[in-house]
Amino acid sequence: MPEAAGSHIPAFERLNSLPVRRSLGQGVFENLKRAIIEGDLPPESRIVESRVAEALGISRTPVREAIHKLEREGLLRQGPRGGFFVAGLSSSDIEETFGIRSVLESYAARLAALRHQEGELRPLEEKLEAYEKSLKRGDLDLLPRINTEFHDLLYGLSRSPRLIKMINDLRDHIYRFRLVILRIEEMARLSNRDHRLMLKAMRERDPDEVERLVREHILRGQSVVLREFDMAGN
Amino acid sequence: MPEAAGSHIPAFERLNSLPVRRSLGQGVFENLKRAIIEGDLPPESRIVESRVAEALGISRTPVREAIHKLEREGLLRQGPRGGFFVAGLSSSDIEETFGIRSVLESYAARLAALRHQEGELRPLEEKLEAYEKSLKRGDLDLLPRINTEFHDLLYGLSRSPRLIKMINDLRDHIYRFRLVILRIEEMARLSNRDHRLMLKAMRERDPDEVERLVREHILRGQSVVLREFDMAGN
DNA sequence: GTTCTTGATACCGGATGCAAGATACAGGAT
DNA sequence: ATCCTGTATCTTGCATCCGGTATCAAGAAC
Repeated sequence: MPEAAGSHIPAFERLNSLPVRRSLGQGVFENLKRAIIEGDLPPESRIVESRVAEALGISRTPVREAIHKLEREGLLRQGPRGGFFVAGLSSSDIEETFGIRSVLESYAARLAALRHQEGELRPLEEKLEAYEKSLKRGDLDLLPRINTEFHDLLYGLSRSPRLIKMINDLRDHIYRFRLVILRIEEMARLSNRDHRLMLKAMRERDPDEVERLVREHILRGQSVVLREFDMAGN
Repeated sequence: MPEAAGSHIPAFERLNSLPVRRSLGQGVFENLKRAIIEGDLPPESRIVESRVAEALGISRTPVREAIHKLEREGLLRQGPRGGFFVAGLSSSDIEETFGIRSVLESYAARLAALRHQEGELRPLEEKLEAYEKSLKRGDLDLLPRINTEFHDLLYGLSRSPRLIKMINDLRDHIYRFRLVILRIEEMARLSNRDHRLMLKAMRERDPDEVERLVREHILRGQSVVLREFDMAGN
């Protein structure tokens, strides 16, 4: 909400910049989630309520909330003797997740091709230009972020919020592994070519072509990640 | 541990048949979930921790656990002023969910066609025969259950547990609405024909055909449900 | 020396207590 | 009559407490 209700009343303007009143539990949830998907909490490491609570200077209650939510989301598993652990990913987990992404995201792209409206492709073009600029400069670190934003914009045009949420949840699970794809400059260039082709097919409203492009785009990512993963001795 | 420590000591044998020690919170979660997806708790009705706790004769703590998990799962939403409500479904929610199901389940079926092994189609055949027997008898009430079991068996052959879980979660969301499909005898017969064709294509390991059949099968369900839903004045 | 028992400790699930914010309502001012 | 406002109640979020169980280690029994 960029234009909040009272934003034009000078005396109250500052109130809008106050931190949003979020529950402690929600904060813990988001923090833990970030820590897990970014790899700060390595797989198989144990999560102990009281430790987390103590570290954050709060009670166990909100920590429990967060842990249970993360368990439902599949980022934590409870060991056979109780106790929660960060869920690790096997090679087949990764393969499975990329496979599911390939059908969900290609479907979202198909819907986007059918449903996008006048002018909505402009932000995609801009993102693409930003990507190419970074690529030319050798700023490979920026690419994952821009890449994700491009795909978010694309899927956003599907106007299917549940689908988008599912896609995002899946991406969170394998966030760490997606990073390696664009660190290979050859892949970064291939990605860019794919994006150009997607945009072209979007303009021509060719759902079959867009669907095919996204599917192959993701499956290429899958093979890169699996190769890296297996080489790392997993 | 299928062979518990004292299972051969007669005096303690009965202890092993005690209900599996499940956490209260998990039980509440499952109960509430059932109540929601079966419509016992109508959409938009408010869920109050203390009420639920009192009704079940337990404290608020496990109820909170359950509520928060249900919220993450999308079956509850919190109102703007706090407080939890049963999430209602709009026409577009239903449309969206069936669309996502069509791609996920057809993908699962494709994998099943590629991966099933010797003799694994037998349970599917039996389920199909049970379905036809009930259909001939006019036992329409039995059909949804048998139908679900058939699809579960089919997708199980995909050997993709995450995919299966996602499919089940989606089905839970629209459980109430799926019921109407098979109450129409014409649809029940069409369904049966679809299942026969799927089984045939599975035997021939024709993934494209299986995928196509499942997709159209689900989209037909979608149109039936949407028609009923809109007629009911939603 | 090996195994069994037993006690200490850590941790989780559940219950309860308490405070802050929201809601509803009643009474009073305009 | 309508709108404001103050109060009582309800509900949630967080903290704390309690009991049960699993883990581990040290000591006892064989």
